[in-house]
Amino acid sequence: MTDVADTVKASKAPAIARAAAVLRLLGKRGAPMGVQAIARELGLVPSTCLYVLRALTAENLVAFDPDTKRYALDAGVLTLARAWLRKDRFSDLAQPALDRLARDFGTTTLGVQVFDLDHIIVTAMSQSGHNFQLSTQVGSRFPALVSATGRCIAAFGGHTPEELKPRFDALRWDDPPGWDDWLAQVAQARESGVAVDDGHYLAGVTVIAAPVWKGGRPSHALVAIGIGAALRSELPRLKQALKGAAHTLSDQMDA
Amino acid sequence: MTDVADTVKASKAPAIARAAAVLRLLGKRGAPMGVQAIARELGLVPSTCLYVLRALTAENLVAFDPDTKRYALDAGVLTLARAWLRKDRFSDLAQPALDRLARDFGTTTLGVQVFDLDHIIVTAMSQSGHNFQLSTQVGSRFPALVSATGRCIAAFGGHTPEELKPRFDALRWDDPPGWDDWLAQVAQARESGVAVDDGHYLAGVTVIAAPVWKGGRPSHALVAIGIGAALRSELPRLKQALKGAAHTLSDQMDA
DNA sequence: GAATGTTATTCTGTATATTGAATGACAGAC
DNA sequence: GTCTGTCATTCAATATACAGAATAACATTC
Repeated sequence: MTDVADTVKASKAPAIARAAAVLRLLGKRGAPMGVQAIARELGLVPSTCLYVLRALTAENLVAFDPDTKRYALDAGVLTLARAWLRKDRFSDLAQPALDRLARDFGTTTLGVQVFDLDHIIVTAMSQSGHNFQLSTQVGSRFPALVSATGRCIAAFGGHTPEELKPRFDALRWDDPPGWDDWLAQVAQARESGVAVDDGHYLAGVTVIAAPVWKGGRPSHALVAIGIGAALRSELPRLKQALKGAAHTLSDQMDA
Repeated sequence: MTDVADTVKASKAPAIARAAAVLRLLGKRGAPMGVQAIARELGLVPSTCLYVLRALTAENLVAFDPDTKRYALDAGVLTLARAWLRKDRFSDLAQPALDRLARDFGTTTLGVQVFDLDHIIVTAMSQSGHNFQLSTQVGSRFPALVSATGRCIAAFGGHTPEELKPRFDALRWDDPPGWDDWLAQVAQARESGVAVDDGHYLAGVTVIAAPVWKGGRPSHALVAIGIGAALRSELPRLKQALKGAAHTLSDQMDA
């Protein structure tokens, strides 16, 4: 977690990198933290850390408890998130398709945004009301190469195997596929336009992902998640439907 | 909007104040903006603004479109918001009560957090499924003194009339109450423990608010919103229920 | 096609944000 | 009560982030 130092050095506005790191740390911990604890964790100088926290407090992004002298995330972050959700075209465009897919196939469906090889973020979701649903939350972050989405990104992202290998090795699966097997699955995803993870990421759970293109790059993806056994017979139809939805969405995104 | 300059000067980490201002501006606009437009709006030097934007881009808080050279909010803000929602005790504790009230009385109910005399933020919400619902969004910001919540804060916040008057004058209502009338309503809220806004803030809409106490201060409030005419007969019961829910919540918050 | 208004971006000296040590405040141990 | 560890906070020196001018890139207008 000391790559914070790198990001700070590289920037012409290091205070911002520090601030973001602090916010993320506070978010990750959940519990309120003291100045020193934060500074230690992020490799910051305590005094600098204090000034960062004070600035963030002034912006209502972190809350300060004068009694315990502890800092925690505050509700200002919500305001920003709401503003973003309001203007993000992908969420709006994807939601109807996600709802339809979730209803028709009884799966949980997600819309995700791809940032880079290290993370993707869930930005839209729909759950089928009936039967047990597999739950995630909007805003969740995942490593980009994991599960079906990972195969999508590997297939269409235009990255070299040298870039992919170390990150692939760092992933955590219930049932990790071998590198060569995985490459074969990636190749298959590239051909068919849809990627499938059959119980590797989560045992017994099948994940299907189709890329959404924007400006010639796979910037987002549609994902369907269901119990493997229950999905088996429907799988071809679901793959087709997901691919179709992703395709029309790609057209809309570039318009 | 040039109070940004003040906030910047006052801080020992001015870049953070600038960054927050940029994020808020981008959120407010919704549409992507160019470096210069942002700088002009906030009274920043273009070059500085550029560095701020680059730093924020590196943190995935703003997105940069290389073709149009425009900047917009990015999904990183969502991750922070989710982390905050996860650990905010008030939202968790309030949600069941809000759901129950919304169901029993057919109203929209909100949980809000009070920051200061200038803003409160909606952090939890429940809508009654049946009939037309009055809609707000989680993360919305309002001036603190408006509507029923405003009377709560005025009644219990321990502010002097001198502090209140100028802010009261700046409020926007559908049917603005006079200062003396308003003070009388505030006094009544103080006595009864519940504040009511009967069509002043929004014509035809009744808003009821009860304070939630934490550490001896009204830090949050529960709010119910309904069509005035439809609510009339239920009003006493609703006031009682809201007051009760706020009371038990206050106990839980301090625990 | 030259001119003029934009824009984003690079460059450099200086005001200042950051640092690391020093101070003060507090709690628990003995 | 004194000591010892940890905490937040202040302070003065300096490395550096920032303001402002200069440049480059790009439309739009004449």
